[in-house]
Amino acid sequence: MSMERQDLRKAGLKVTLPRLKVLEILEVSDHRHMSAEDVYKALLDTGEEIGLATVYRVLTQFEGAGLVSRLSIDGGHAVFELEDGAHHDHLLCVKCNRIEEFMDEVIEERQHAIAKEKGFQMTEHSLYIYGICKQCQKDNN
Amino acid sequence: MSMERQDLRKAGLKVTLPRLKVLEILEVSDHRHMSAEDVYKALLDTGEEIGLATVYRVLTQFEGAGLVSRLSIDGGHAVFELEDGAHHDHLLCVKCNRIEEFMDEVIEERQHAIAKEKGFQMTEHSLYIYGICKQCQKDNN
DNA sequence: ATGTATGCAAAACATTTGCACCTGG
DNA sequence: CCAGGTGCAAATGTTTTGCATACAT
Repeated sequence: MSMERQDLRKAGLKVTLPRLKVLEILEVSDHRHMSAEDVYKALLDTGEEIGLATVYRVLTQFEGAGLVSRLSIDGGHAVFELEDGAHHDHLLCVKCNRIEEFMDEVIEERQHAIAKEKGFQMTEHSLYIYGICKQCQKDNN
Repeated sequence: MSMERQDLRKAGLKVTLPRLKVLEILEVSDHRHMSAEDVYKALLDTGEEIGLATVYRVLTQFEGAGLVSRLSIDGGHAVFELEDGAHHDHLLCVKCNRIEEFMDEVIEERQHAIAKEKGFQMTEHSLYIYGICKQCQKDNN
């Protein structure tokens, strides 16, 4: 019994082929961050006949179950990543769309302090740093 | 000659009625943060016959001209605010959608430091803190 | 068996665009 | 006058949904 099956059961989700396959794609893909469309294409590449609507549904369920996190890049385009339990924020390359992760305790603390100052009971936060990655600076593209 | 006319000319934009009206709405509205739809409805309320497509075009031009900034809230919904030259980030109430602003030097510095560490030439960043505002905690809604 | 999940096509949503007409300078 | 701006409707891109069928337990 593979780990993935247990993950799904634990999440209260029936173990179905589309769910297993989507999970597998997320695990084996070279890219840690994938859009629903990316996952859909990857499934087609492996010969799976799974509808795009199902990919969206499955990813949304996975998000609810805490198996993946959804990032909202520049308004109107979401990408998903396998949840590893460790909170982190993202750096995005505006040229090649590479996504890197980071975590900074100082920023985390300041955010809590600011919410408190403003009388907000903080629920979450989203931080994206945009820039040109090392590779793209070198390639000058 | 009103201030708004000069703003538009300085931005290289012809002074047209739709542009003046949109700018006026942004200036006189109770809400500092408005979506294109909000602006459109406010225009209708004042009896102006301006198309939604034009509102989008005008707001996008204003953004390009530096007259307004566009915020991308939770992926797939943009709001605009008059640009006042002072950079700031946002706190959003998940209950009542109130938007508050803040600016934290420590966070700004850390972001630059992180980009540098990762070899990124930082172009911009977006930071949103979500939570429940003081009023909504009191009202318990 | 039976309640869920899936596939497909259509709907929804925010935003953009093509094009004929109108307007500001 | 004429480049640029506008209104309308249609197109866009992403995500969601309705419904009949298929599947997991």
